[in-house]
Amino acid sequence: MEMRKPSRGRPRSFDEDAVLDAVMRAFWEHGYEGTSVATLEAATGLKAPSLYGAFGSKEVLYHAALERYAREHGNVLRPDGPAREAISEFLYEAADQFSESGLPPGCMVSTAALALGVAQRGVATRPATMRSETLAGIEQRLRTAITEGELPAGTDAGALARLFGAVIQGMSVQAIDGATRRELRGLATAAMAAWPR
Amino acid sequence: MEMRKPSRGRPRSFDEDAVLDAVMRAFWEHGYEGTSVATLEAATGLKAPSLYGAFGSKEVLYHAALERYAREHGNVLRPDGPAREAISEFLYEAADQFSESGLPPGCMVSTAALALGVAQRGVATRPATMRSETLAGIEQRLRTAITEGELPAGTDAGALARLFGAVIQGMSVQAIDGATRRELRGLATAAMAAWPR
DNA sequence: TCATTTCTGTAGTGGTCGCTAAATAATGCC
DNA sequence: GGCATTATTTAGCGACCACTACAGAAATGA
Repeated sequence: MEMRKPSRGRPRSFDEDAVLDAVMRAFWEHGYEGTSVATLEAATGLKAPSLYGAFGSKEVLYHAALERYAREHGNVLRPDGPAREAISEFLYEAADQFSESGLPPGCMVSTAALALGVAQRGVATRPATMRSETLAGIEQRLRTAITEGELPAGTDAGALARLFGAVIQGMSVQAIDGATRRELRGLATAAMAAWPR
Repeated sequence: MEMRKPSRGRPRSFDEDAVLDAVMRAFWEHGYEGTSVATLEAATGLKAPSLYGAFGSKEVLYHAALERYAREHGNVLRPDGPAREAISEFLYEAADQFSESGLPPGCMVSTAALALGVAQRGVATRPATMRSETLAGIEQRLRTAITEGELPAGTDAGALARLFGAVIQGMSVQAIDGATRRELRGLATAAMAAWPR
């Protein structure tokens, strides 16, 4: 990681981690284009030059916020135990996380940067890559379950992974639209009925 | 609808329908905030005063584009026959529509206006309402299927409707991320396995 | 022909966008 | 204390935002 060298010069007047948390929430709630630097100033209490001095640009700030989101609020597929339980747990955790009070609804990655102006096209690639990595992770987990006999040999792991990924993405949309935790959990329950038997 | 009164005055130099189609595609691909009036000028070949004279503002133009999308590219649940076939057909049609070449990927409604700046908050309500109407339509169709005995009496129609809605929304996300028609159809197939038995 | 009506193009409006130069403030090193 | 270094504040940069006043152009009605 980065070294924290400077004991020389004027010290930072803010906690970089707390600032990044506020930035993350702003981007999470209003997206990349919907969050202006003025918004970030209001959310952090800092002025633009401090933000730029500490991070560099709105775009790297967004990427830093994305990484922080993945680290602090990201959901991971439990690698051990039956795949069915891992997926089920994954969906229920998503239902809970997407409806956590005190945080923006939905998922910062699942429904991020789906429509941007041409000038900001590049911003969308990182969230899109994260989504495809999630799909790939689910698919791999299902493939292992097939070779271990937990799933039938003919199971279409790719399609099933896309299904559970779509469920997560749809839960994010519906959470933003105001779905309750109870409703999202019910959705997760209904989705698990698609598990091959 | 609107009357076409004026035979007086200079006539329009453009086909309003063709212009609205171009506007719809621009908003569909780049979203509300990602589409500037300059973008719309380029997409339509018109100058701003013509657009404003014919429609009024960027926001009503967006709403007009949404209505056109629903009318021209919208997907409806077939009201007759078995509910299972209606839902299945609905999903496969979505898979095809979201991956139609020559049109922007994904659905203009399913993943629209999920993150906007505070000043544009109001723009999101119409797409959100359209999504909730779709969910309500699916749920009603499932309730009917329950009373007619096609589905078990204990079926949670609301949760199942949210599931199929989430599948549509997730297919839109994945189409935007580059999923092929074949992959989206496989997703639809996997989703139908959640149909209660 | 001429007045009226409506549309189009030019050329802007004030406001906000992301970003930064320059001055000032706060620290460590000598 | 003096100097180098780094951070913050003030003020403002050019570019773009959605939108529009105004003048000219193109139609109809008299």
